[in-house]
Amino acid sequence: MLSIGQMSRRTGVKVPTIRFYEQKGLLPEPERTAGNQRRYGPATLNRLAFIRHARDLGLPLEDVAALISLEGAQGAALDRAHDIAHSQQMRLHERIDKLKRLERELGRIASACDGNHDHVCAVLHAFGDHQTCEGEH
Amino acid sequence: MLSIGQMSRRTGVKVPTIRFYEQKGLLPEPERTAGNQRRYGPATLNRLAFIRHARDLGLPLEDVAALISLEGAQGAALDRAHDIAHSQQMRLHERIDKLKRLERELGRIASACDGNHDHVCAVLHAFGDHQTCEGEH
DNA sequence: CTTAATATCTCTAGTCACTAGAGGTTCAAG
DNA sequence: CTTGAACCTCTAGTGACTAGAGATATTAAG
Repeated sequence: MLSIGQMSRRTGVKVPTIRFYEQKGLLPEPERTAGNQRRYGPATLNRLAFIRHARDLGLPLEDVAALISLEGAQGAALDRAHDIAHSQQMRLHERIDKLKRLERELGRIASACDGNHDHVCAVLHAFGDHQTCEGEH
Repeated sequence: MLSIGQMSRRTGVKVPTIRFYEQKGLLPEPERTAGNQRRYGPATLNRLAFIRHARDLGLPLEDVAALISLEGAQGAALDRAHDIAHSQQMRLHERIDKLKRLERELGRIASACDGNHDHVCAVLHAFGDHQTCEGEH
């Protein structure tokens, strides 16, 4: 039986966040000691690790909840799990692409200022001036 | 003189967001018509485009505000603008790296399920099982 | 000039995923 | 048995908006 602090240390999820997940229904209500403190079994530890992992991968809590509800499901219902993973992968890919474009532009802006500090800095101008961007956003 | 809707159409910033920026002090309080509606001049249009652009690049509003306050600054003060652009570029680069790692892993998870729908889907397991990840996160 | 459609106004509250703090109680080690 | 860390509940705050209610303004057509 693990205390909430031990759960936190083992999964890297902060204590208030664990309580928050419980409140949101992502974790079951745990047993309590005589003094009202939470005590968790290994199943809940696993589930918390699952949530952590899925969150790290960028899934919103809603999707995590959907995935949890599929626990023990079979057959066609499992297509949902596959869909979630797949659509998240595509979302991620788009975001990466967009961020890469922005990175290039930021590099351009940052270096616009190097060397000539005497006059008006180009950074301020470059942020405002969309014309000079390479791509669109 | 532009209405708030025209400002919105020209910059792509939604109407309520423009009011929100004004409330946060990022945009000056505009003139008003006799009927209390906002009317903007070209300077505010430029500033809104600046904010939009900087936000697109991932700068938090706090940094945008800092940049705005540098308008018309000279000399050493401009190093701040450069710093902001530069540190944002580095933040961005880290995020891209992390997202790329996650993308690889998601791909692995999503494809774990392809083909064999008969039994328990691997997606559910893979999300919970950190062991099988290639990298750390 | 009137009417109708659209745009705008203020204000409050909701979103997501937490995080912080107050003020109090319980547990585990020495 | 005492102390100090960990725990409890509850409320409110974060960032960057977004949504809705209910009222008023503006604009184009007839």
